[in-house]
Amino acid sequence: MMERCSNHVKMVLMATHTRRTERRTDALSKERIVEAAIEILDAEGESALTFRALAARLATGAGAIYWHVANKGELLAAAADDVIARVMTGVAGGAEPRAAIRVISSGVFDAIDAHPWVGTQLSREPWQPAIVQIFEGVGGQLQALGVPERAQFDSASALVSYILGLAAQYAAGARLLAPDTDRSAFLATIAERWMQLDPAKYPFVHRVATQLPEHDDREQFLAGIDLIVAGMTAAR
Amino acid sequence: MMERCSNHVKMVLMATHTRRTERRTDALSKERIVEAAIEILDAEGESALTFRALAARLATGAGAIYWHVANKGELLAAAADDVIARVMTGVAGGAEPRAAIRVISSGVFDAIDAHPWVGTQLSREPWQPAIVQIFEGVGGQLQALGVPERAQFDSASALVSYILGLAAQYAAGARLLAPDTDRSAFLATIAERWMQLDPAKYPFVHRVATQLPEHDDREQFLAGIDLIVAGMTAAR
DNA sequence: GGAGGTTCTGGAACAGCGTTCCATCGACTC
DNA sequence: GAGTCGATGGAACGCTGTTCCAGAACCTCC
Repeated sequence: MMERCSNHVKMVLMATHTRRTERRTDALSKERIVEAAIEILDAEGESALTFRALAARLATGAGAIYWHVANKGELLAAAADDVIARVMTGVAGGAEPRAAIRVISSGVFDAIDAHPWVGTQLSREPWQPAIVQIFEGVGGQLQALGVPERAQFDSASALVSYILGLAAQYAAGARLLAPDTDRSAFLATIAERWMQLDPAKYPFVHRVATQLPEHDDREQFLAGIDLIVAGMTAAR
Repeated sequence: MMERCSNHVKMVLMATHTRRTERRTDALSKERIVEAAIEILDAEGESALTFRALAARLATGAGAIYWHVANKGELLAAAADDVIARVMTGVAGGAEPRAAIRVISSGVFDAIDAHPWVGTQLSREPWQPAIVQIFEGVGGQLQALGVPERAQFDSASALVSYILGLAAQYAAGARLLAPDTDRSAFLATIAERWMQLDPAKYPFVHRVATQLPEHDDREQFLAGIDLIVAGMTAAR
């Protein structure tokens, strides 16, 4: 048969053989591969995740990895899904909806803060499982928030788009930020560049440039969430 | 000297030599390169833009391009800036702020709709000129909207993050969408996949799945803008 | 109008990537 | 033991962004 991997095929194979007895204790598996990928991503950044580096860390060859994972996109999606799933299970139910949305949002933010590559991945493939999890998490609160049925789809989409947008922004910042320099110095550089723009063409940018270095990303992110939630309940 | 390109160095050189007289009518220039890049991106998509393809179209070598452009990132940023600049100059001033924000937003949406690669690029590098233009465009309306001084930075950031998030989402959709299939069929596929999720774990996703194929991206995007603007004016 | 320097060109070469291919291994069934 | 088949690992392929450099095109000054 020699079929190359796809989850569906794998499932069928496992089903016919009653149950997979693990062949060796050090056997490769999608879980072990994803785990190793996350370790590389966290330790050395997005650009360090190559199939060669991954193979070296797992003491195997690139071909073996492709038996378990279809391609790099699937690997990254699985890694991001893994991180987001941990965030979403950490969110307990039963809270007041406004608070629940804040908890989910800040959980996602903190996850991206800790693993910037997740931000890149989320904005690269919007229909991956990780996004659906977030969509469900915030969408499930809207009924309790009093958002009319007809507006719930648009509202949840707006929240998710906002989260995605910030995810991309933050991840991009982390990508070009040297690992040792701190963020406020980096933002000061951006602010300086803003100051050098033509004040006639960019009056607003000039006005807020001073606020850029001293602002708190996390607070600004949550302020945006509050803004959108306020809009949802106001436009009753 | 043989200095390799950077805008700053170029400027200095030009200044010392009073004025560059164009050497040949078919001379290479950053403008011509960006123009050719946009043509390739529009006609064949993001993956078709390679330095080899670009060199072939310009009937030159890859090395010549690098004299005018530092790297591929700068090329993409310049291309996106070009498109967004056309959008922003098309927006006349003097309108009611709420309407002006809608005009800017839908202008950006339409640009990404026509050039999906712009969406990818905007979310990849959030501090590029194109983003600053959008930031200025929406931020400049907030004073007239009555948003308090202290909240303007957060509000403008929220709007831009939202626009970026949707840009990424839409561009990713266009990326994996075969050029001939239509969008509604594609969305129907996604909706089907949503339907197959566990209804106990994903009740909200199930509920809105039916709305997915028939929804209008542009309208949903503008609904999100209205939501955020409503939030800004409500939280007075 | 040539000399000499600078700007710019084009193509070869390099290192590294994702992916494919395939000989081979290990475990299980007959 | 022979045969089957999931699984392995490493070589090889085609492509990428980028660098390098010999030399053409051009400008300036004598």
